[in-house]
Amino acid sequence: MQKTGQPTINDVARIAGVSKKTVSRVINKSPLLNGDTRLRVETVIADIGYIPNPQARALALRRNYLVGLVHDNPNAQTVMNVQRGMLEGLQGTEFELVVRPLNRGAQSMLSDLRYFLERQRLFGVLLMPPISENESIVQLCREIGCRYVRMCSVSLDDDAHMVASNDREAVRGAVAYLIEQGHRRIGLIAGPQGFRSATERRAGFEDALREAGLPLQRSLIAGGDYTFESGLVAAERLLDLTPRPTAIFSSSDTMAAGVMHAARARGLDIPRDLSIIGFDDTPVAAHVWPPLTTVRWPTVSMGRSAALKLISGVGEEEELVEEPSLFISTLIRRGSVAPPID
Amino acid sequence: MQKTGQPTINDVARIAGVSKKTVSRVINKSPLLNGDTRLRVETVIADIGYIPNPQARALALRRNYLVGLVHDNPNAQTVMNVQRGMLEGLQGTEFELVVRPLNRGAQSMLSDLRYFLERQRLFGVLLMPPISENESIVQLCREIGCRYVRMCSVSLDDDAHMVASNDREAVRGAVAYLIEQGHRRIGLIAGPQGFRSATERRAGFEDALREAGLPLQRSLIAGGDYTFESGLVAAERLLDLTPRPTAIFSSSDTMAAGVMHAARARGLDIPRDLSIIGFDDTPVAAHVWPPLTTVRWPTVSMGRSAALKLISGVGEEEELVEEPSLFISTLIRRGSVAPPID
DNA sequence: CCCGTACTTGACACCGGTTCCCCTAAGACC
DNA sequence: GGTCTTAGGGGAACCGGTGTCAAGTACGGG
Repeated sequence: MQKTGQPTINDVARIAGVSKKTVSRVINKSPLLNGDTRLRVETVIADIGYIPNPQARALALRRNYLVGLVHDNPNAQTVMNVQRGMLEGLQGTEFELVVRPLNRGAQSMLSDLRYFLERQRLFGVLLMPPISENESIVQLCREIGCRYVRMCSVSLDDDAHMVASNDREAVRGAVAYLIEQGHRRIGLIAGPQGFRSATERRAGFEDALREAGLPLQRSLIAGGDYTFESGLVAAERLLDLTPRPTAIFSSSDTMAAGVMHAARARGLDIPRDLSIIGFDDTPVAAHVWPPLTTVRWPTVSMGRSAALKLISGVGEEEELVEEPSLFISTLIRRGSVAPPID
Repeated sequence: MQKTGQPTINDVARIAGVSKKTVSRVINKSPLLNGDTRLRVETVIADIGYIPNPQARALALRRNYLVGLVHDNPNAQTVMNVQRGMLEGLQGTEFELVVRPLNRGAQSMLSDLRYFLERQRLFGVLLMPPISENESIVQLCREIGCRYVRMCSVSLDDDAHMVASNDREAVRGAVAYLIEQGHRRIGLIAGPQGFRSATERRAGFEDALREAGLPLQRSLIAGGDYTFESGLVAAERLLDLTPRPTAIFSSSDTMAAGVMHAARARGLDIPRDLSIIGFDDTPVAAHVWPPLTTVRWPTVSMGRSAALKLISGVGEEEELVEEPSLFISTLIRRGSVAPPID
């Protein structure tokens, strides 16, 4: 009778001898239902292998069981980690994940996103940096009534809408470690202008110097944009200085790899002649030589937590575990740091 | 009147003074329509900013404007590249991308996938390796009537359902290059058992030796599973051999990074004491030191082409550009190969 | 024994599109 | 001028779920 082999709610209702509505109640675990009827319907559902049609439900509910990951982040590994975390969080639920990259800085970004959110009627979205810092996007989500969680290097919102990491403190600790090792001339390769993560990490760097009573020299600070090439170029500038810095903190691992290349091109040995610390702990950090000491940014956990926050309160029976909102980035000590040989 | 601000097809019909059906015809570009009416309806659509509801359409059509990427591939960068390619291909269409990772080798993989495909009524899916080699999954797609394209290291199917790369030939060329440089004892780090890519790449390796009239020594072939650690372990075994191989072809970049670590731990200089070629050309290849000579696997292009194949024939007016089905992997010469110093 | 109450359940309309089938009017043909 | 053909467009049902509201049932209290 059905063109598609898929049984529908009508089939279940007919076979079980109840109304559609009753079947609907069973599916949605409505409490006001006779245990007897429920059992009968459940049996039929299991028997014929009925699966509710998500499109029909989305239409009736005016809401989709779809969670989105929206980003304009160029770091594939980071995006992938967050995505993996979200998928872990969504595991076992009826939610699916949709990924939506946006063109960084495009004029049409906001309208693209609006179109996407309105069309798909997403249940919720995770806003990844740097897009998460864009207040007008948050405003858009509120206006449309789409749940959102922002991922950021510092808390910008209330806990229900944030998964934040403690970048500033983490970087402070990393740089303090360099100072502890005896370094006094420490270079910074900062992230791009206008990025919250860049600001926070830079602030952490400055905190550490201040704490140690070290002067803050502008010449020791170079700008990058988180890419390998920018790290290489920035490092060349720092390594041209006299006296040369004995250590460099790079605001991303990828840039740190660029620093390594710049150092090698000058015949410098790492870590003997130059200590390096990165940020992110993407796989490249463990794969370069020497293995990079870096700050682990817990992107997978943040993605998982964000996903759980987004869908919290849906399966009502399950206890609402309070998801953490602050994630601690920790220093991973590998082989790229040593005391200076001054 | 509407609870949500979204205008519906009814609003358009009412304002334009036509029936729903006529509006539907305009949206779907039906040819049997008076140019006058069409214009009027189009004006109203533009005026009130009407966007057809994809859920309603999916329900009526029994088909979703959703394209899936299904994989059980552990290499984040590769997945990300394919995903990026697909998004490029889907750019400007009304299709969205859904990503669905599957647990490698899980007992429930097939039923998980069936559940996913039936529920979401995907328009089509791209099957990434190694999952694409699983015939029962292809069978499932056919049975459900879900379009599919397989991505693989060799063509297993007709062109409409494949994007294939020429791994065997590419590896043959890479190894021939090593031989040309003077290498005679060349080690292979193969991929995991049962993977088509592993088989193809190994076959290419053997082709090159045979062509050059070099003996095929089993001791020079070590097994890996594409991970860094497995590459490191496999390389240790090869480097323990006497005489030591002067070059190693690794079936993945990540394993090649492991090879580099193993070589360094023995005080070997790359490329003076050991030449290395990898496969994939993921970012790590360019970031390690020395930059890794590797085979570029055109994953982004493959993803784009696959997406276009999946949705081909939908927007009927646009000319059907024939998408390529075979992608050529090319050798990228960087700094990890040199003549042996024998 | 009657009635109010709480608990179950069903009928029906609706979400926003699409398809099937039919009607109407204009033009073609004899 | 009448009939046939054809194109344009409308009505109603349908896709498969959900909300609202009211009806039916069992139970306890007065």
